[in-house]
Amino acid sequence: MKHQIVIEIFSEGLKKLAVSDLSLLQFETPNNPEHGDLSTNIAMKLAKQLKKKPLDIANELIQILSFDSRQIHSIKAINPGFINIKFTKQYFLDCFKELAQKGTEIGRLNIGKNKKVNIEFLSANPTGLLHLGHGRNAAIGDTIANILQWCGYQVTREYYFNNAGNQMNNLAKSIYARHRQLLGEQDFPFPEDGYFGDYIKDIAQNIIEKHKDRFKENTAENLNEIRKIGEKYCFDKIIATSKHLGVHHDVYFNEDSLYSSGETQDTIKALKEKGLIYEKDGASWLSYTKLGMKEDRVIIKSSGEPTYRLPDIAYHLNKLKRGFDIIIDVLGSDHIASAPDVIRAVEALAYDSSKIKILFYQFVTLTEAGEQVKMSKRSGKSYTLDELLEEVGADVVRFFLLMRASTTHLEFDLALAKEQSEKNPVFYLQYAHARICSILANAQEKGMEIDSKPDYSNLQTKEELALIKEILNFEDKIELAASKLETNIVTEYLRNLAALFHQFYHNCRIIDADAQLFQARINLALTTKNILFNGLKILGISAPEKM
RNA sequence: GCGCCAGUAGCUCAGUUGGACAGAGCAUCAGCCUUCUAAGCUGAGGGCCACAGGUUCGAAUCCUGUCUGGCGUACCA
Repeated sequence: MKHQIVIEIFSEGLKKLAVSDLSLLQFETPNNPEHGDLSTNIAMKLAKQLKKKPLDIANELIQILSFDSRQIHSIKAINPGFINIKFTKQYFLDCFKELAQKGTEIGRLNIGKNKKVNIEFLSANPTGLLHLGHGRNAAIGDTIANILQWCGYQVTREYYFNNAGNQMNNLAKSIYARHRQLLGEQDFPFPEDGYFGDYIKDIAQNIIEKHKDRFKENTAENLNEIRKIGEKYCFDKIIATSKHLGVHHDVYFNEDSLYSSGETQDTIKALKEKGLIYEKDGASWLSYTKLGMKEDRVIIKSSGEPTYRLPDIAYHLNKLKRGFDIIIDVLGSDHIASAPDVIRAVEALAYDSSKIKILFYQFVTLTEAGEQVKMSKRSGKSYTLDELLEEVGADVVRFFLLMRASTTHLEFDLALAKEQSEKNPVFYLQYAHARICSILANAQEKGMEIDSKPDYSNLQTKEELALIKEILNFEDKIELAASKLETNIVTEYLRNLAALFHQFYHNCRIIDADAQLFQARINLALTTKNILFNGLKILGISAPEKM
């Protein structure tokens, strides 16, 4: 809650103290409830400037504040200079009443003001199947997109891929080798740095079933056909897995289009015009030292092929030219070092790099009963994302991937994920939702009508009030999640909300309360349900009505 | 070596951008179902916030150094 009235009261008071700079004025919710509902440290911050003791300033300030005692119960100054504000119960009830009226639209914001956001995530090349690391990328990207949409941004979800180059040739060679092996030459050599996963054998098997030995000859043409088949197989699987995880993209952007459109050429040209390109050892170098960085980097290899930097820079220019106000890249921590290469180059070409935000996430480790499970693509002994989704379900996978801050390593506990019981945190939220649905169904069955404008002053218990206060925080939490691009703010909030609901449920009867109280409580439950539903929807997790 | 991220209860993690006695889940122990879903609730124990300095009214949070783990340090992407 923004508590606008408090800001106004204090702004007035500070003016009377001849303090004009209001930027220091901040409020926070104390973690100790004895310190009230809201507190400010403004007196401490003004101490130096006014050359007075903080507590004296605080006392002076609260003397001249004027406020409505129907809304504010008390404003007190306390050692060493905090000012604590306590609202009346009526104030919270009024705020709640207003918020509850939003119904199923509760929590929706318009801070985005239709600004255009491009969020690029997943972006796995079609050389293999997705694993848990991709899952974290996809879950974060999709959920951040949901949050921003919910906040009124116009969001485009983009997938950037490369279906040319070394990696793809490697895929083709790997499939080719397996297919020769399957055709009877068991000792046909497998490329040393090839893809060892079982899916390569599946692709080879498919080829033989469909085409027999048509591609047996080791020709460039056949290898190209095999490459195409492999690419399609991988892409189909990737998209199917994404869908299973509840993830979709609006735009699939092929790196190759940057070459055919001439954008990579334009980029090189522009960099040359800025005097940032020079030749050395047969390669073209980008002079990052001129841009304040430590080392220059190759941008076109001596073979004539560009390094990843060129298309990456061109791609970001492309996104900027498409008119997005905010461009978000969701990247694994292994890209941290190379990201500035793109940013600096974009700046050098006089584009606004502040529009680009890079969301890095740390790696995922998969553990089972304390033991780490390998999931590398190369070893072949990997746990694919698909297998995981099959085994524990999309809701659990998504929740586990979203419940940690992106800056921390995520430990995915397979044993806990498999647990279909109260130990599993995702069920806790869903259970609260299902419980409320059940109460609503019972009330309906008994023919009880719900009055959407009840008298909330019937709500008296501490459980009711605690639940109401947390409900009032929903919009702030969504806004915070949107500004920090962190999904765990939402999961944490919903967990806490669910806990407060369960406590309310245990201490306050709803259906057998008397008529007035029933109306107030059923509306409180209904509003909680709306938030749980919207929150879970933002997370891309189902909100079951029965469990 | 250098850069980035992390180090908080036995385990997994929060910690409101510097606030007032450091929180939650799991695990452990003790309670609560003839009443709207017990996938729930109540209570207990468990901490030198890696370590050492510094900045200030005030530090888990900011600065410096040390230690530990992860990632990176390409004419791979």
